[in-house]
Amino acid sequence: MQYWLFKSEPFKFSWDMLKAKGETGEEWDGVRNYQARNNMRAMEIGDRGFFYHSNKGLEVVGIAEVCALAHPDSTTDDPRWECVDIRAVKDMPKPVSLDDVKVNPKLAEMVLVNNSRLSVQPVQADEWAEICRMGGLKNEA
DNA sequence: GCCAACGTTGGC
DNA sequence: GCCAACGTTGGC
Repeated sequence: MQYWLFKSEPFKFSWDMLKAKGETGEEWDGVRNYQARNNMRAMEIGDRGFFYHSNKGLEVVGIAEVCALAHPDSTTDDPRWECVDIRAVKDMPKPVSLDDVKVNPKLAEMVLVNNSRLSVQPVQADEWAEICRMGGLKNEA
């Protein structure tokens, strides 16, 4: 089981929109970055990821889960680009802001802090546990 | 809306 | 294979 972080601008595709898709989830399409794509290729069904709102919000708002393995991105004919499907699992009782993450020394190594432009990121198990704790999810991970 | 950081493209 | 130019992302 691996942990990830998915970034989205809420005015383009928000957490509420993902939740509205229910169990079926939604294709995480539109990614045009090799590192992000490689991360998606490495994902397995049931892997979990934080859902982060970039640009507006700047906080982890929920937890999503991979529900389809990497497949061709339906928004392009270019065979280089693939994506997974994800679905909403649960809300963060208390969203964890980027400021909270930056201030926490345990999270200093996070990709979110050090490579803020990568839109699909791996998250370490201890980072996962810490953010869940900060978000009010005591029984996660 | 600005701009720094980063990734990609394309000419050489 | 280098590197300048360009485009995009995302925090501020």
